[in-house]
Amino acid sequence: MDKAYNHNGTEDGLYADWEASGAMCADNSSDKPPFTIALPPPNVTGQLHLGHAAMLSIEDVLIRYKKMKGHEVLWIPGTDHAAIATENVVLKHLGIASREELSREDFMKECRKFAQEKHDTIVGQMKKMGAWLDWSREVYTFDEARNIAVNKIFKDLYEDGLIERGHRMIHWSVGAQSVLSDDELEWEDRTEPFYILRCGEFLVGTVRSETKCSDSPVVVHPEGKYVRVKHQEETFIFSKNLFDDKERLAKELNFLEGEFELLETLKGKDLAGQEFEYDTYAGKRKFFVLADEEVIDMDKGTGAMTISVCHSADDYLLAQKHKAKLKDHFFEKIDMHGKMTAQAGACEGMAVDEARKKSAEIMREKGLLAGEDKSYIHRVPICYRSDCVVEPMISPQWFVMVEKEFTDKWTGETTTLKKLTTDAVREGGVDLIPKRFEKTYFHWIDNLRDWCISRQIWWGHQIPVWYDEAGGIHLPKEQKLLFARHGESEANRDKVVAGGVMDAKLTDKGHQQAKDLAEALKDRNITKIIASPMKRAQQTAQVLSDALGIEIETIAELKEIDYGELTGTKMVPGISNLELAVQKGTGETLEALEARAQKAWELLKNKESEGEVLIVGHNTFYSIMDAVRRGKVAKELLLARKNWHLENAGLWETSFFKAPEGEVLRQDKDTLDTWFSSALWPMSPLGWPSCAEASAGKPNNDFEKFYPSDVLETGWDILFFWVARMIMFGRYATGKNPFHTTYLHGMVTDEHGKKMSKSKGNGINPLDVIEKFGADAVRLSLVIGTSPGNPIPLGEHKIGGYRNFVNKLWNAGRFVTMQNPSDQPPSAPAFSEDSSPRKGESEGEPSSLADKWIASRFSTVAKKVSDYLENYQISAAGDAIYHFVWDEFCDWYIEASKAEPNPAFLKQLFGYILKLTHPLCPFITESLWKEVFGAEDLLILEDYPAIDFSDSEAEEVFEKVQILITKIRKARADAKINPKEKIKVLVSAGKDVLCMEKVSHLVCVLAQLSALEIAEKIEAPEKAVKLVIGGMDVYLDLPFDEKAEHERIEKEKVVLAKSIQALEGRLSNQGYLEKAPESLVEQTKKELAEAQEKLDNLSR
RNA sequence: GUGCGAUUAGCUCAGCUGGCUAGAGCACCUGCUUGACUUGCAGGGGGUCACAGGUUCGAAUCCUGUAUCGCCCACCA
Repeated sequence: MDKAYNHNGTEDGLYADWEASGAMCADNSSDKPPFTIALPPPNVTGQLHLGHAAMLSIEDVLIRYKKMKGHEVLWIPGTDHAAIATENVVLKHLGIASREELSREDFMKECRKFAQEKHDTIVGQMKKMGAWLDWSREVYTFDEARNIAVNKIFKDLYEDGLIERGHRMIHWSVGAQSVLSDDELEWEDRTEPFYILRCGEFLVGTVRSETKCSDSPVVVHPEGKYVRVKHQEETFIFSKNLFDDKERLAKELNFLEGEFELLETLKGKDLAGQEFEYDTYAGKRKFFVLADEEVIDMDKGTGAMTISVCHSADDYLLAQKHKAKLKDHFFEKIDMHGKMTAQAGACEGMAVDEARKKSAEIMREKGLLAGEDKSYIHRVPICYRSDCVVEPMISPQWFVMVEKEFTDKWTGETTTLKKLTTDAVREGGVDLIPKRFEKTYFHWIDNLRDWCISRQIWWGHQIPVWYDEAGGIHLPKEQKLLFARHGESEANRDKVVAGGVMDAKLTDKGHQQAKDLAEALKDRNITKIIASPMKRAQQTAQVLSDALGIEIETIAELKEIDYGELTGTKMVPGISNLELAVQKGTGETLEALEARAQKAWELLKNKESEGEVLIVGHNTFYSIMDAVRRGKVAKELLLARKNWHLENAGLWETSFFKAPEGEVLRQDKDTLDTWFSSALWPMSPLGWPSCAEASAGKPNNDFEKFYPSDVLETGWDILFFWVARMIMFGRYATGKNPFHTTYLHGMVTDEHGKKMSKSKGNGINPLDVIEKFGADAVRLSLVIGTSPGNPIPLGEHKIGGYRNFVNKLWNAGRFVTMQNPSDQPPSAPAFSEDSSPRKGESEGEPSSLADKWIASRFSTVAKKVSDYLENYQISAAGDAIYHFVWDEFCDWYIEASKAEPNPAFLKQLFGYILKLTHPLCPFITESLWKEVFGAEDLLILEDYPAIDFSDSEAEEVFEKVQILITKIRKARADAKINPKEKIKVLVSAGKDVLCMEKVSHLVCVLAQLSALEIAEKIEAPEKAVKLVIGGMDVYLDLPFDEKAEHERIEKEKVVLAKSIQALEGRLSNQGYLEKAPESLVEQTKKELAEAQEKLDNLSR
C-alpha cells in the first residue's frame, strides 16, 4: 500500500467497477421498500458547477445510506433541455443574432448537437463525483417519452379547462423574442429622467415619455383633492398635496418659474368626464378624465396620470375594470421587436430607448414639459437570459389557470391548482427542510397568478395543439409509447403495431418485456407478426407468437436494415439514432439511413391488409421511427393511410385525430416553458403516463414501484420555479404528492461567504478540486459544516482539510493491514449484537479495556450517525464520523492497540468503520475495502452498521485513563522534558487500584513512562509533581521546581474554589432546589462533592 | 417599504425543544524526523455569544426593542 492515498489513480476505476457490477440498476420487482430520488436535471448549457456538486454529494449520501439500509434505491439521472437558456447559448455559439437566420429544422439540429456535447460532458462530471445513479434509466426532459408526458398533462389540463389561450398582458423579452413568466424576471435599478408633462390643464408624471403619443384618459382619484392654479397666463390642475408642499412643488415643476395663484380646490370626481384635445409629441390627441379610487396615490407625483393600456400591467388591469370606457384605448405603441409603431409619429421605427429621448426632446421644444427630475431611480425588469429590458405587452399566449375551480378526479372535491399546491405543504404531506421556507412558499403561492406557459422559441416541447383552417383547436386523442422499455409496453397503432426490445441479448428482462408486450396486445386484432431474421428479433417474435398464437412471417430483407451501422448505438437524449450514427462517422449519410427507413416501410406497408400487423425488429423499428420523427417520410407514411394530415408528426404521436377530408392542420408554432416539462420530473422518468395506466397491478413497473419519490433535493432558489410546480402537477395528475420531503441546499460561496463570480475570480471549478484533492474530499467539504437553506462556504483550505481526513483513513487502513499480515479472509462478524463484552477472547472479539471502550463508542456513534441521516442532518453525521475516526479511533484506539494488540478485532472494527463512512466517502472506503479485506463484492452491498454493544463501565474507566495520560503529558510538556525520555510515576489509586493495575501497561506506553507504580495508598514522595485526578493522587518523577509547583497548585485551587462557590450558590438557591429537575440537582451535588475532594487532596 | 434570516474565537461556522467550565475546522504559539499517517503527533493560547431590556431558580438558546448585514417580494403615474 502506498504511503499516501492516490485518488487520481483509483477513483475512475472504482466508478467503472460500480457501473460494470450492474448494482446501480434498480430492480422494480424487488420486495425491498423503495427509496427514490429524481436528480434535478442539470441544464445542457454548460458544465457542472459547485451547486451541482453539492446537490450530487447530498443526494448520493442519502442514496448510498438507504441502499445499505436495505432499500431498493432508485436515483434517476437526467438532463434538462433548458429552453430559453439553451437557445441563447446556441445563438452565441453560432455567432448569430437571431434564430430566424436558420430554418427551424436546422436551428433545432444545432441545438441538438450542442445539447449532446454538453450532455456528455455533464454525465462524465457526475460520474467523477461518484454519484450512484441508475444510468440505465437516464432520461432527458426533451425526449420522446417526456414529450408524451408533457402532451398528456397539457391535454388533461386543457380538458379540465385549466389551460386557456388568451390575449393578456405578459412580459415580453425583446432580446429573446419570447414571453417570460413572472418569475423569470430580474430587476435592475436605473436612473432615468422623470418628466412632468402638460396634458391640457392637467400635469402628469412619467418616465416613459415615448408612450405618451395616443388618445388617453387622464386618471384622477374621485375623492382626491385637486387645485386649479393660475401660472402666468395659463391654468394647471394637480393635487392639493403637491401644491401645499412648496419645496416639492419647486423641485418637481422646475420648468415653471414664478408663483402659482390658487383659483379653486376641487375633487377628482368633479373633473371626471371632461373631454379635451391636446398636443402630444406625436400630434394632437383626444383625452378624457377618468376617476378611479384604486390606482391613484394622492401623495405621489401630481395625483393624476395618463395610461398605456397595452404597455403597462397596471394600466391593463385598469382597462379591464373600466372596460366600457377604455375599450377603444388599446393602442399598440411598441411592436414585438421593441420598435415604435405609427402611433409614435416622428418616433416611428425607433427603438424604445431612443424614442424615449427623442420624444422628450420634441416635447421640450414644443413646451409640453412642466418639470424634469434627472436623478429619478426606478427599477426595470430585465430578461434573465438575454439581459435586455422586458416590455409589458399584450399578446396571445397559453396560460395555466391556477385559480380556476375544477373537480379533482382523485378526491371528487372542487378545488384549484393553487389550493392543491398549498395543501400539500400545509397538510404536512410535503415537508420542507429547513422549515422556515414554508412561510416563503405560502407567500409565493398566495401571490401566484396564472402561469404563462407558451414561449416564442423553437427549442422546446411544441404546444400539442393543432389549428384547422377555420382556427378550430384540435388536440391528439391519445399518445403512447410504441416501444417496450422499462416495462412501458404499449402498442397502439390501429393497424400497424411496432414493437422493439432494447436489450442486446434477449435477457430475462427482454423476455419479460416481450411478454408484457404480448399481454398488452392480447385483446387486439393482430393477425400477423412480421419479424426480421435477426436472432434477437426472432426470439422476441417467438415469445409473442407463443403468447398470442399467431404465426411469424420472417422477411429476409429486414436483416439488412437491422444489422446496419446503427447496431451498437444507444438511444441518446435529444438526438435520433440516425443522426447519432452519422455523427459517429460510420460512413453512412443521413440520406442513406433515411433511404433505409424508406425501404423498411416499402417492405412493410402492404402487410396491413388483413388486420393488425406486429413488426418485430430492432433497427427496423427505430429506423422508421426516427425517419418519421424527422418528418422525412411522415407524409407518405401517414398520408397514405386514412387521410391523416399532419405537420411535424412523429410516430410516437400515435392516435391522431382525423381532420376533415383534405384539410390541413397546423400545429401551434410556440413551445412550452421549460418548467412545464420539468414540473413532471418526479413522474415522467418513471414512465408516467403510459405505465400508470397500462400496467396497473402488474409487476415490473417503475411507476408503481418507485412513485411517489421520497426526497426532492435542490437549491432553494428554484423552490418556486420548480418545486411548487412539481407539487402542483403531481397532485393534479396522480392525486399524490410527488415526494414527501424537500431538502433545500443553499448557494455555494467562497470561503468568506461571497458569491463566486468570474469577475471576482473567486470561482472554483469542481473538476479542478477533484483532480487536486479527490472527489471524497470535495464531497465532504460540501456536506460537513453546512446546513440546509444556508450558504455553503467553500475554499481550498476546507477541501484540503478533508483530503487530510481521507488520507488519515487510508493510513489507518495501512496500519490495519500491517497488523494483519497474512491474507486471511475477512472473518465472520465479530462483535455482533449477541456478543457481550464478557465473552472473552476469541477471533475478532473485543478483549482489552481499549477494545471494549472503542466497541462501545462505535456502537453509540453508528447509532447517532444513522439517526442523523434519517433526519437529513448530513453535516452532523459527517462531523460525528470525522471525529470518531480521527479523535477516538486513530488517536486513542490505534495508539492503545500498539500496547495491547488485537489484530482480528481491529480489522473487524475497521470494516465497520468503512461501512459507516461509505455513504460520505464512497471512493476511499471502496478502495480500502478491496485493499484491506481483499473483498470482491462492493462495499455498498453490505449492511449499514447497526451494532448494539454498550459497555458503560469500560467507557468510564477508559475516560479516566485518557485524563490521566493527558495530564501526565501536559505536566511533562510544562517541565520541558524531552518526549523520548521516560519518567517514573506513582499512583495512589484508592478504590480504583484494581482497574488501574490492569491498564498500567497501556498508560506506560501512551504516556512514555519507564515505570508506573500503583497502590491503594502511597506516601507522598518528598519532591514530586502532584496531580489530582478523580480520587487518585498521581506523583510524577520530574525535575521539581518548588516555586513553580506551588504556583501551579495555588492556581488550580483558585479555579476549584470558584467552581465550588458557584455550585454552592446554585444549591443554596431555594428556587433551584424546588424547580430544577431532580437529576440535575443530584448532579450538581455530586460535582460539588468531587470538587471539594479534589481541593482537599491538593491542600494535603 | 414588506417578508424571511443572520450577528458566537483572527477566519468559516456548529450549538435541536433553556441546565456541566460555550464547541469544531482553518489560522496562531510551544515541543516532537515515536516503525499507519509531516496530508502527521503531543501540548497550548484565544470568545462579556451584536447591543438594551424582559421572562425564569437558571438565557448563546425564549420574548420585546435597537443597530448592522444578507436574501426574497413589491414598488406603477
